[in-house]
Amino acid sequence: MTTADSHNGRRLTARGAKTRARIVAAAADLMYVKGVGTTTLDDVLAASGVSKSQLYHHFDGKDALVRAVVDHVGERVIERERRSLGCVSTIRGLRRWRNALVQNNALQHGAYGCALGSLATEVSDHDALARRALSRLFTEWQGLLAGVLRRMQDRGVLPPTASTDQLATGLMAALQGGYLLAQTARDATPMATSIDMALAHIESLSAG
Amino acid sequence: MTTADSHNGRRLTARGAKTRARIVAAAADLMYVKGVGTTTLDDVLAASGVSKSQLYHHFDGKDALVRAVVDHVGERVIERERRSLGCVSTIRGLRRWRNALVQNNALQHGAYGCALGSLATEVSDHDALARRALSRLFTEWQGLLAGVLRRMQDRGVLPPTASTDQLATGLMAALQGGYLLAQTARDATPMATSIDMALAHIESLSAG
DNA sequence: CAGCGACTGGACTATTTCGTCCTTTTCCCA
DNA sequence: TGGGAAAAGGACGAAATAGTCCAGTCGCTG
Repeated sequence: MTTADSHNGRRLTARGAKTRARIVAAAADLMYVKGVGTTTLDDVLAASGVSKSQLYHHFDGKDALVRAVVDHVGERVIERERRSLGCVSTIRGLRRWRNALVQNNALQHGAYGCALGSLATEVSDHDALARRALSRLFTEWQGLLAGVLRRMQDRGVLPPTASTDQLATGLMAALQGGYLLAQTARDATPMATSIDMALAHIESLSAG
Repeated sequence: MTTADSHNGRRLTARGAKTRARIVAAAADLMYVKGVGTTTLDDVLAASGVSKSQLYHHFDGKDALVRAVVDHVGERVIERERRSLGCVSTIRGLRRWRNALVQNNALQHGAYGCALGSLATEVSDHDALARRALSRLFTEWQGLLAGVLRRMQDRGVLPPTASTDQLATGLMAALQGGYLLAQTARDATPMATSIDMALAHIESLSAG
């Protein structure tokens, strides 16, 4: 957690923390749907039902809010992926992981893309701090995938010569690129196709 | 070309076309570096050295300008890729194509990502027309990749059972996902890794 | 070469949006 | 239970940004 209890060493009551969380949650939802740039502070206030002074009480400005949003959705995504991937050690398990993501994406017909990926493209070239946070989050997410591949290695289903880190990078890129194509096509199919290709490659290493 | 000679069926002289092109080129450059949302019309005017009335003379508003930018960078990218991929029919050729893209991305340390991909995430959920144009462009780009794979099939270096369309989708997703990771990490390495994995998979099909 | 329409310049308005300020209410703790 | 600090509400100002308007210039075409 990069953001401390409050933004200026102020004391924070339970009520204040709740309000702060409500602001961040509303901002995260809006920025996911509308994009970071087109989401105004007034939008966030209306959606969260708090007033402007509260927002500036908890955050120094929009940039600080965006960084809090990055932390928030990052935590959510990592937690979800940890649950999905934490104990997986088979190709079948990766396939189930794939199915969950694809089905979820198909529900919204590919719209909005990956919560973390969309944030990354919108923010990376504009806010160095947020970019570094996102970079760490992607690294952590890739680490979870690499963990799966290492466990597959330990089970002997993947040869020890395979570079699990590089495979994890490729799998993550396939996922993110798939999200992007699905978002543009408004159809989850290309995302399914791209992950399938990455998984097929991993599987082909097993057979070898 | 979706945009006709002018935006309202008006006649267009050589001078007018030149001004229009200058506006679009400046807007494309700015939006690539600063992002679509944070690029203001005043920015475009200052960079292109034209006045506001000229912009509104040639475009109905910012949305129309963005669509023109999409067409413009789309045309540039497709033309570049057509030159790069049009005659490729070997794995070695694909590797050269990869090297050019990676080196170019490394020059800017991963920043800004893919000109088309960044545009796509920023615009897809906000402007249906622009989204469809981008979707068509990605399809065309993928078609060029599929063409390479088909020629490889014709040469017998790729088995006829391989689905060239699906492989092209996977390769495009690896490229776009790689751009995204590189942009977030400010390092072209993950992009190289992800394309390499996709190419390795294609190559492994040849060996089979 | 004359006239009409495309083209250009820049001032002007309306609106949005960020950020500030001050008052009132609520909550914690002695 | 009362004092003080945090929290909440909302009006207000300043700046940026989209979009309008009109007067003047340039260039094609009859």
